[in-house]
Amino acid sequence: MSIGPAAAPKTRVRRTPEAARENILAAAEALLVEQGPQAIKLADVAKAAGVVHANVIHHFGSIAGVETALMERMIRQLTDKVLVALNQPDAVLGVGAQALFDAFEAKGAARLAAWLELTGEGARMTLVREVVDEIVQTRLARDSGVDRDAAVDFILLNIILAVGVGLFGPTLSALLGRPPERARELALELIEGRLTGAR
Amino acid sequence: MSIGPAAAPKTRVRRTPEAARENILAAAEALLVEQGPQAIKLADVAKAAGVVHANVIHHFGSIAGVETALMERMIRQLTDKVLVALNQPDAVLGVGAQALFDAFEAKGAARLAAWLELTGEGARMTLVREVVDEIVQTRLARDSGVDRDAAVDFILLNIILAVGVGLFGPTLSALLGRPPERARELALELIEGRLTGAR
DNA sequence: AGTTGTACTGACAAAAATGTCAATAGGGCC
DNA sequence: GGCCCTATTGACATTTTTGTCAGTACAACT
Repeated sequence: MSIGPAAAPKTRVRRTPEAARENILAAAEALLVEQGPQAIKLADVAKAAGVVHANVIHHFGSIAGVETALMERMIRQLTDKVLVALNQPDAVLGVGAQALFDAFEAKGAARLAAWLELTGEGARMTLVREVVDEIVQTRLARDSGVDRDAAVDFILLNIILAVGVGLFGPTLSALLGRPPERARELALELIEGRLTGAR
Repeated sequence: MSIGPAAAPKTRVRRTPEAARENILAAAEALLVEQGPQAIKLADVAKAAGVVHANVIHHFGSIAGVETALMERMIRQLTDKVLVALNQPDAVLGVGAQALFDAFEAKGAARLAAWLELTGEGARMTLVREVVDEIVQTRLARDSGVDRDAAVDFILLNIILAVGVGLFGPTLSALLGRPPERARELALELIEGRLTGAR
């Protein structure tokens, strides 16, 4: 069909292996967050990343490889975020709870959790456990008045509520005729209320 | 390979269309709850239902047909459950909240919600909205002291917390070294605390 | 410039999942 | 009994998704 001069030599983007993996995982993450786990197909991830699907296989071996790498990456990002927020020297209990809530309420984090739970990979969140342990340790060392179990209980509730809001907050709020941020506001009130010793 | 007498005439189970659909949807629901949305494949649903996959197509037209029928069925079951629990004449506000919480905390309901949200079908929960509206109406008629928005706010929080517990309660509790029911207990305490006018 | 390692690609192959169709058989009805 | 309707099935066909492989092009090193 083509007549003109010889086809131009094809120019390629050549990344370092790390950059290539990063690029692909970022594309996969976007798909996960925007369209759900079902959308993580070889061809779609490749197209979103701007490469050919054989290239995805080259870097991850298989689609399952992409999935587990993505899980690990997102879990690491989440724990990093939590640790950074909590290690700020002025992080008193209340502020720390906010940070924890914020981290888990983020859309990506919430959907990661749902993904892990629905696919039976919930055990993969061990890293989160370590972070929580670290938080508790810090708290106990700083403020000897708190009981360890109570602290863990509080964090447990905090995380569940945060993920619930991150997952369903906007949709459910809208469904019930309230502004999209309403669920978040209410949840924070609830957390703070409990914190300030409401009972 | 076989030698003996001629093969026995194949006996079939022949159901009414309604029973056949019901049978298939029940199998699909079990798959959804136990293995997640990814497990809803034509062949797997058929095997679990004890029929051939062509039969599934016959009754639902396509796999997408099975999915939407399952969504509708589960939503209907959920709303029915809520309504029944709430229409008991002695359902005061506290008991009603318990019933609401229980309905949404059930594993199937929680996973249904996650499924709908992740696949972008969150809008399908309109039926839930109608139920909530009905609840609010009833409440307002019975107890003129409550403000409509406050009631909706409370229900919103209640549902999100319940679904969060239903989805992540057992896994997260175990992950943090607590008994599997711990998250549920804490959440109920929280709900009750708010109910009894903690703030 | 030549050599080398490997990220990258296109084309092909295999597997998995979905859908089509003619034929079979169960159950109600005459 | 014979007839009709259709739920059910097995075999085939199509589409989607995943994976293989030989060759190409980019960058680093000599």
